Amino acid sequence: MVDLRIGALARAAGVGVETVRFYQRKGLVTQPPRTGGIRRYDNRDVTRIRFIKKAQAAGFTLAEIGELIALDSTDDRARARELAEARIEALDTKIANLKDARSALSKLARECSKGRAGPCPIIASFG
Amino acid sequence: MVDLRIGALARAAGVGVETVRFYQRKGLVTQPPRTGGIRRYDNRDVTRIRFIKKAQAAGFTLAEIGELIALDSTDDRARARELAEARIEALDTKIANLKDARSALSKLARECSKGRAGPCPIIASFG
DNA sequence: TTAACCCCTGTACTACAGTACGGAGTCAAG
DNA sequence: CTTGACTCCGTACTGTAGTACAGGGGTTAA
Repeated sequence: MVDLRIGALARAAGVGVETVRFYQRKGLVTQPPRTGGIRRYDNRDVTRIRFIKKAQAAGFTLAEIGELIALDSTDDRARARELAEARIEALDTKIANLKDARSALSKLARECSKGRAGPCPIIASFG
Repeated sequence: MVDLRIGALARAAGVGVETVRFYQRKGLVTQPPRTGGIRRYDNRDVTRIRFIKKAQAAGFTLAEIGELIALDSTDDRARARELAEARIEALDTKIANLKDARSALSKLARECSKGRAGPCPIIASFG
């Protein structure tokens, strides 16, 4: 159980000190014990922050992440599943959209290289 | 060349009136002619706004979209390609991340359904 | 003992992309 | 000729996720 102050925690988790404080205010990171006013974190807090970052990458908002964290120490499996499944669906839609966008862009890149004069049809490529 | 006022344009493009005005201020939609102070749009403006929405879905910011639009009536093919390619790369990374997130979530959904008691390991599922 | 760091709180500011609103003007129908 | 729907402009506000101070205090090493 390493003992970390906010700066070391932030470095270990790959975020800024202000971000940790911000998460604290939002209740996403629990208030740790203090010695002389100074917060003492441990490696569970590092895991927590890394989790927040991953969940964010999955498209959860901080509010939803707060709910996931609360759920983690609960046995409301149904709710956790529900959130996960809703997110999977949203993710599938998003992935499909991004793939469409990708193919529009690669069409655009192709069109903009082949001819050698005139404008390339940027707006039209996004059909 | 249908003639549309801002409300009809917004409906046709699937955005709000205030959004059209906002795009106008940003220069993303060109200032149309007016009759008695009222802006008269046509279907090219509908296309334009739809393009903005699609480009946004591809992850371009409004500032980049502004650049794309400017480029559309230019023959700077190199710059257009450059933007497209940078975006494709970003998109590939993002798609990969979303896929990872998706599999973490489906693992989570599985874990949260199989056992019948105790908490499901939400935080741990995002490993 | 003084500088260099780190920490505390609280407030304010940023970027992005809208969204809302007040007060005035326009326009077609009844 | 008034009503209702729509439009104009400008400014202000919203939400999301931070990021940046200001003004204070504690600890440590030269």
